Amino acid sequence: MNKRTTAKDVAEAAGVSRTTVSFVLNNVEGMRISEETRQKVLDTAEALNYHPDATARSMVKGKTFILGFVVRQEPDKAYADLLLPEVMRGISEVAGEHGYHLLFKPVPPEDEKNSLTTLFLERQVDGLIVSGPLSNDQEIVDLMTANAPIILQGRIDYPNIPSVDINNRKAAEKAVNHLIGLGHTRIAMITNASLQYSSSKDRLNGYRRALVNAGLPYDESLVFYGNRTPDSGFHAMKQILDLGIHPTAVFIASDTVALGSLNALYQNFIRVPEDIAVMGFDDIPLSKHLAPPLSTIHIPAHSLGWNAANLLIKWLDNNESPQEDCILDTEIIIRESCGSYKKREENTRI
Amino acid sequence: MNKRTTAKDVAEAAGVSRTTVSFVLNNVEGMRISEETRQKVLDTAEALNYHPDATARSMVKGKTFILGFVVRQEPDKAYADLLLPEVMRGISEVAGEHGYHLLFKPVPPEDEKNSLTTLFLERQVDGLIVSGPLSNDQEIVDLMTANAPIILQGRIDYPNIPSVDINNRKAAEKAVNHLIGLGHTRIAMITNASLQYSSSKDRLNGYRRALVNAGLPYDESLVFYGNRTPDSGFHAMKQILDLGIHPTAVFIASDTVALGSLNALYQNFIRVPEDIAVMGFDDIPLSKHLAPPLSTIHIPAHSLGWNAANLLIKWLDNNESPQEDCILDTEIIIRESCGSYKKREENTRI
DNA sequence: TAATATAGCTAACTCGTTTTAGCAAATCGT
DNA sequence: ACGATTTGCTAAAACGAGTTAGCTATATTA
Repeated sequence: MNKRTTAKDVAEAAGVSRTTVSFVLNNVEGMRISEETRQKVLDTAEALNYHPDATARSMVKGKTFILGFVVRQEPDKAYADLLLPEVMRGISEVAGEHGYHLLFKPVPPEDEKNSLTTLFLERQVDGLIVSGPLSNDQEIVDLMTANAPIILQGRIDYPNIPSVDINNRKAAEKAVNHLIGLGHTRIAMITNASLQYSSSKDRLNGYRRALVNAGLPYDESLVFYGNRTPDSGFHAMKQILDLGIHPTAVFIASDTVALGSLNALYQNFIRVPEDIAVMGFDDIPLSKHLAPPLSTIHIPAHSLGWNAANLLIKWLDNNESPQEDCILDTEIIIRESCGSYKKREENTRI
Repeated sequence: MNKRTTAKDVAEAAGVSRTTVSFVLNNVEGMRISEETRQKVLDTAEALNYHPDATARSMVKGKTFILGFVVRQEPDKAYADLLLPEVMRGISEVAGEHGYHLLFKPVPPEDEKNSLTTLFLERQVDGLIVSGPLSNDQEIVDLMTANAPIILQGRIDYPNIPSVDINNRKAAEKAVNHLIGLGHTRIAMITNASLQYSSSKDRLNGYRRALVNAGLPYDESLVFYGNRTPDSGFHAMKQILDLGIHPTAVFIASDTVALGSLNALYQNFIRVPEDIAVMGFDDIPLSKHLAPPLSTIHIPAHSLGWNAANLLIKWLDNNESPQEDCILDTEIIIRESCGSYKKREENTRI
C-alpha cells in the first residue's frame, strides 16, 4: 500500500494550515474561511484523494463510531437462526447512513475471556445490540447499571432495559387461536428453545393463554422442547407420535424446529394438514416453499435490526436513552400446513 | 459510563511512570524491570481494571486489528445465502484468537458512496475478506494492484488474487455424475445465480463436462437460470415442466433455489424422486430435513471462513501474502431426492 | 580508585485528527 | 483618525497508547 495522504499533506499542498483544512472539510460553523481558500482546500483534498483516518478521528472524538452486534447464543446454535442475516442487514443500513460501522461478535454467556464489558473497556465499540440474551444475563444488568448504551434484541428478567422485540406471547396466542378457530381442541406445542430464553417462555405462555381463554385445558404433557435445531423438532415430534392419543394440531414455536418435525411426520406417512395441522413461528425465508407451505408468524427481522440500530444511534448521538421498548407487530401468515376450516370439515366427513 | 482507567492512572497509583506500565503490561523484551515493580504494576492494573484503549493502540501501531467482511451481492439477495452465518462464525473464531475483530459490511458493486477502497483509505480495516464478488469486479483488481490485503471468498477473472473457495466445477461434475450413474440421460440444470458470478459459471461448466464425458449431449435448452432465491427455482422448474419431454433428473446448483423447485413439483403432483430426481448444491442446514431429504454437495462453510481469516491474518502479521489459493474439498451427500439406482429400476419396471 | 558496564527506570516524541485560544490585518464606527 | 470590531487564518493542546533515547545509581572491571 502506498503511504496514506494525511491532512498535513493537504495543508502543505494547498498552502494553508492543518487547522484550516480541518475547518473546511468538516464545515465547522463560526469559522470564517474565505471562499477562495475554501475551494483550494476542497480541490487539493479531492486531488490527493484525502480521506481522514478513522482511528485518529476516534481518538480525538472519544468515539469509535462502531456499533457492536453481539450474538449471545451457543456458538453452534446461533447460526440456526436464519433471520440473523436479515437483522444484520437492517442494522447495517441504518449504521451506514449515520456514519457508523458494524462489528460482529459472537459472545456466548459462559465465555470467560470475551465479555461484553471488555468491548467497552477496550473501547472497541460505542454501544451494543445484544441478540438473544438469556433471561438472567447478569452481565447485561451490570452494564446497564453502569449506563452503557445497550439495546437488547430480546428481553431479560430485569426492568428498564431498552429492547426491540416482538410481543412473543401475543403472537403465539394469535397462532394458537388460529388452530382453535379451525376446530382443534387437542393442540400440542414444541418450544423454539430452552425456557432460559424469554422468547421461549413467552411463546409458551401465549400458547397456554390461548387455550385457557378458549376454555380448553392446558395439559403439560402436550408440551415438548426444541432447541432451535431441526433435529430437536424431529425428536420432539417423534415423542408426540408416541403419545397414546395424537393431537390434531401442533404449534411449533420455530420454523427451523418445525422443519425437523415435518420430516418426522413425512417419515411416518402422516399427512399435513390432513392428518395433523402444523403452525410454525418466525417465517424464515424458506417456510413458504416447504411442502406443504408452512403457516406461521411473520417476524419483521429487518425492521427489528433497523429499529435497534436507530435507537442505539439516537442514544449515542443525542445522549438520550430510549424511554420505552420498541415492540414490533407480527403478522400471522396462513399458508397450507394448517388446512382451512372448510377443508377440515371435508376431511372429518370422510 | 464512569471515566475510563488509563495507563496514566495505573502509573500514578503504582508510583511509576507510564512508560514502565507499558513495558510491564506488554512484556517488552530487553527492558529490565525489577520483579518488585513488575508485580506492583500488574496488581494495580488488575485492581483498577485497566484495559488499554483500542483506538489509541491502533493509532500508534498503525493497525486497526479489524478485519472487514464484505458481502458483495445485491442487498436483497445476499441474505438468501444461508451459509453466510457459518462462514462468519469461522472468521470470528480465528479473528478472536489472534486479537482481531470483525467488521461486517454489505457493499454492493454499484454502491457509489461505499466502496471497498474507502474502507482502506479511511483506515477502518487492516484487510478484507470479500464474499461473492462478480467475476469482473474491477475495484478488487485495483486494490490488489495497490497491494491491499484482500482474500476473496470466491473467484474473479483475474490471476493471482488470493482466494479461498471450493472447486465448483469439479463438485458440480461429481453431482451430475451421480445422476448419470443412476441411469439418467436427460438431465436439466438450474443455475444458482447469474453467470456474472464465477461460481455459477463454474457449476454450469461442471454440468456440461460431466455430460460430455459420459457421451451425453449438452443441450442448452435444458439449462435454466436461478438467482439465489426459492422463487427463481420455482419459476425455472415451471419452465422445465412446460418442456415437451420432461427430463428425468434436474441438477439445481443451489439448495435454496431447489427449495422453490421442489415446491413447484409438489404443486404439480410430481413425485421426487419417483417421477423426477433432484440433486442440489450447498447443503444448507435445512436440506436434510426437506421432504424428501435433498441429495446435495456439502460446502464446508465454516472452514471456508476459517481458512480465509487465517490467510488474511498471516498476511497482516507476517507480511507474507498467500502464494496459492486455498481450495477446499466438497463432499457429495446422498439422501433421498435422487432415488437409488435400484429403486429407479424398480420404478421403470412398473 | 577510576573507568566502564549494567540494572532500572523515565522524559519526551509519535501517530493523525479535532478543537481551543489567539494573532494580525482589514473593516467599521464616530 | 483612532479605537473597536470583524475577517481570515494558525499555533498549540488534546486524545491514550507505544517507543526511542537517555539518565541515574549501582555493580563490575582494570
